[in-house]
Amino acid sequence: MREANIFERHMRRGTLFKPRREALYPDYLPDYLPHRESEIDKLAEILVTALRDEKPSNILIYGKTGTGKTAVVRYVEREMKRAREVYDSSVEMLYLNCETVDTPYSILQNIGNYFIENWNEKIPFTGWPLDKVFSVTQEKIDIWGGILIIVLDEVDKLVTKSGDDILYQLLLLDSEMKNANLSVIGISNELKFTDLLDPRVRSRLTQEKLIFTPYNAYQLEDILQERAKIAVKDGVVGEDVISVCAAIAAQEHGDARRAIELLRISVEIAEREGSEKVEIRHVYQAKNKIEMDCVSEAIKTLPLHSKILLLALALNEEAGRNYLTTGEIYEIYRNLCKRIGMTHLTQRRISDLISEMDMLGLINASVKSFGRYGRTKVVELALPYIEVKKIVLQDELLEELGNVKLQSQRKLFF
DNA sequence: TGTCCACTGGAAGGGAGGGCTT
DNA sequence: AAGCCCTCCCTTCCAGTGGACA
Repeated sequence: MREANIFERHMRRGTLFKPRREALYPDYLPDYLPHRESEIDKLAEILVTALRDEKPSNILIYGKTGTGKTAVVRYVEREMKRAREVYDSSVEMLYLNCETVDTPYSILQNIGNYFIENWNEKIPFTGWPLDKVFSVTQEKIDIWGGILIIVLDEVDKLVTKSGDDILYQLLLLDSEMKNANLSVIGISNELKFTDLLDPRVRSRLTQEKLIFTPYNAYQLEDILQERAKIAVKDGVVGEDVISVCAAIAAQEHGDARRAIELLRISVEIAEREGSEKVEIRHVYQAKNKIEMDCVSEAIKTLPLHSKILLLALALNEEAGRNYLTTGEIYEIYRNLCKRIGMTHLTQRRISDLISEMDMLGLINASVKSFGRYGRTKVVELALPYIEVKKIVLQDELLEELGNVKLQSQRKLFF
């Protein structure tokens, strides 16, 4: 029987999610954050001075990915906005993610524009001298005259990219204002990034430090229970499934984001299969899917020359050999470049690309000496060659290499 | 013990591209 | 618009190296 439309069969299958499936997405902010009560309290203790219209200390928050840093800060931000109505204080919290807002100009521009309502007066994306953006921003905050708390998420990325200039400017902005005050909350994955800061900036930025430790498996279970209750229909996810998700994420340094993602994808796989319940095998399928997606994304975003190197290694394994030396890879690589009419890079550069891919975990490279026959890197793929070849050949420019085989160590066969 | 291979990996610098500044 | 500056990607040059072999 012909279906009414292409969606009908899938609609009939129904869903395992409740309408609020967003509770299993990374940017969801729940009403309750299990096992972060003390961190929330500590932050509230520091920031409460803002509700009394006094400037709170600057804070630096450390912790690995998925330890709830951003969630806690956003949670406190939401509570702060509620509380300021009660106590009638003029405090603003402005959240900026330094992954996207990553230059001194864009940070000052974002802050300034937050206080400029008229569209004609807004500071443009580019074009103004930095000191003009600085003075306009300063003027606007000062006219407003309250306590401004700037949250710089992933501040380590900002510092490694543009140095500590902007942090210095923010501290300067605070000291040059007459009516308003400005505090900074920096959030960082990297404990060591303060080494890059000027000592004066470091001491002022880290007046208060908060360290978020990774969640253990039991804590992750509680978090997953909480989210599953909101997002998934009752009885779909059993305790065993939650335990496995938590255990897997706990092994990978207690990343709650990963645990939640794992649960969501497990439910999606079960749903697509038409299953009424999530089973443990769905979790392992989800784990494989996430890992493969991750690797495939890493390979797809590689520069073209690195992809050709991976192809050289894949062809080598396909021909039954398991490793290559730098010189051998370089020969195959040059032949592949010639084949697609591309100019090849120097061996020195290739040596660096090999080291980069080694760091990414896509290949294993180690320096080995063959005595009289020289000293070189020995390289092999860290992943199944069939997968690597498939992903690499998805690149439009490399498609035509699909039928290439390796004849001998260095000769290609078409 | 010295030689020598096949690189490794540091240093310096070129040039393209993009953003800031005037 | 033009100049300046920075970053990224890459090349060129070269001293240094572990260990088999004579």
